[in-house]
Amino acid sequence: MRRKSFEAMQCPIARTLERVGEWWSLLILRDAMQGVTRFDDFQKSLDIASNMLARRLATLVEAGLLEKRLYSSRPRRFEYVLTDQGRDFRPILWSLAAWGNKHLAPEGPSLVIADAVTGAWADPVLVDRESGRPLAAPAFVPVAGPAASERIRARYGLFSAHRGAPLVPSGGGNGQPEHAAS
Amino acid sequence: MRRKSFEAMQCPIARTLERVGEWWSLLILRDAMQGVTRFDDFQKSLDIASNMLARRLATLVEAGLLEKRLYSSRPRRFEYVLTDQGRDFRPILWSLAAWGNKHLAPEGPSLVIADAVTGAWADPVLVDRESGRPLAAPAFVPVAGPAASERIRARYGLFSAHRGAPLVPSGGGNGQPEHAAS
DNA sequence: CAGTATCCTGTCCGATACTG
DNA sequence: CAGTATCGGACAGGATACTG
Repeated sequence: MRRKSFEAMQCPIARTLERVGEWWSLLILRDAMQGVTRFDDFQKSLDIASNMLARRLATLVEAGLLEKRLYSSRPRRFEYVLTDQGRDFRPILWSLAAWGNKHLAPEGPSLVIADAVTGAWADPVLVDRESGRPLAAPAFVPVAGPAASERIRARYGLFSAHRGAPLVPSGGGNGQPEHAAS
Repeated sequence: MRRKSFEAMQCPIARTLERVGEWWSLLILRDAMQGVTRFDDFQKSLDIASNMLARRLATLVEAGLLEKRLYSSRPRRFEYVLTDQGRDFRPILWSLAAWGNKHLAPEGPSLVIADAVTGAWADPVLVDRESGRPLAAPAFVPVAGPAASERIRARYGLFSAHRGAPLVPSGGGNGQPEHAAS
């Protein structure tokens, strides 16, 4: 991506997109989660041009989401398996799927997350691990972390220098606009 | 995106990417969540070329994630506010942020999700709304939904025609490979 | 089966200039 | 302030051919 080098590099969202922002990358990861490991299987599953697949796989390997592993040396063959980093991407994919099911599937979902034993469909929600409370506004807000740049601090408040610090979001950037803007 | 029309259109992940797959789109949504609504504010915040911003905003409006609203008619001015659909994107953005914080921020997070009152950092996990169980493999698996195509059914098992149907994932595509592949 | 090499097209994105 | 118009570069993605 050319898009300059980027203010946004500071933002963890932007950084993540930097790694997997390409369209195919996420679909490759999706298949990898399903246990696909071989070049040919990816290609058949995705119906992607072989050169593109090679490029995306290389990118994902370089980004540390996949690991290229020799599984046969007589004819030299590699497989591509998820790293821990890659496996951690699962909730993102499932969140995307949940959103798609909710908003883009009037005919009903074509892919759901289900309990592997009972088969009951899950309803994905993002919560805080400790308290179990849903991560929704306005109860939760994004705030600048310790490594934040000036720019991010300006936009996301200044009160979270460390875990547990009290937070009064009405300070820095635009806390809860809708009125007092510009 | 040219990428043909797509087998993947069936997949809710691919469909979602179809809407917001462009790099800037997610960053625009990120800012919109923070309360940014005006063209100029987006531009300053993102440091994006104005023509690109206009295009991305138009795309997001068309996709139904943002709503273009006239807020002044003397000089004709619009603001861009999140729709419900757009607001629903929050967990995805926060999941991306969580991943970035975990894997791409050795110096510590620059953006965290915090309790708006106490300031305590949240640790985002995706769980099932009803049971509260973390949505992780292998307890949960993606399965074909009622609207699934043949292709998806082949890949994701055939046992979830309706909510609560028992699921034995070792049937259709590649249930739990690692060995019995190709 | 698992790719590499080459060429082409579309478009994302950036830069700049211009308008009410 | 809120955009539109136009231009050019870089690269994602596609098609095809070729290798061990």
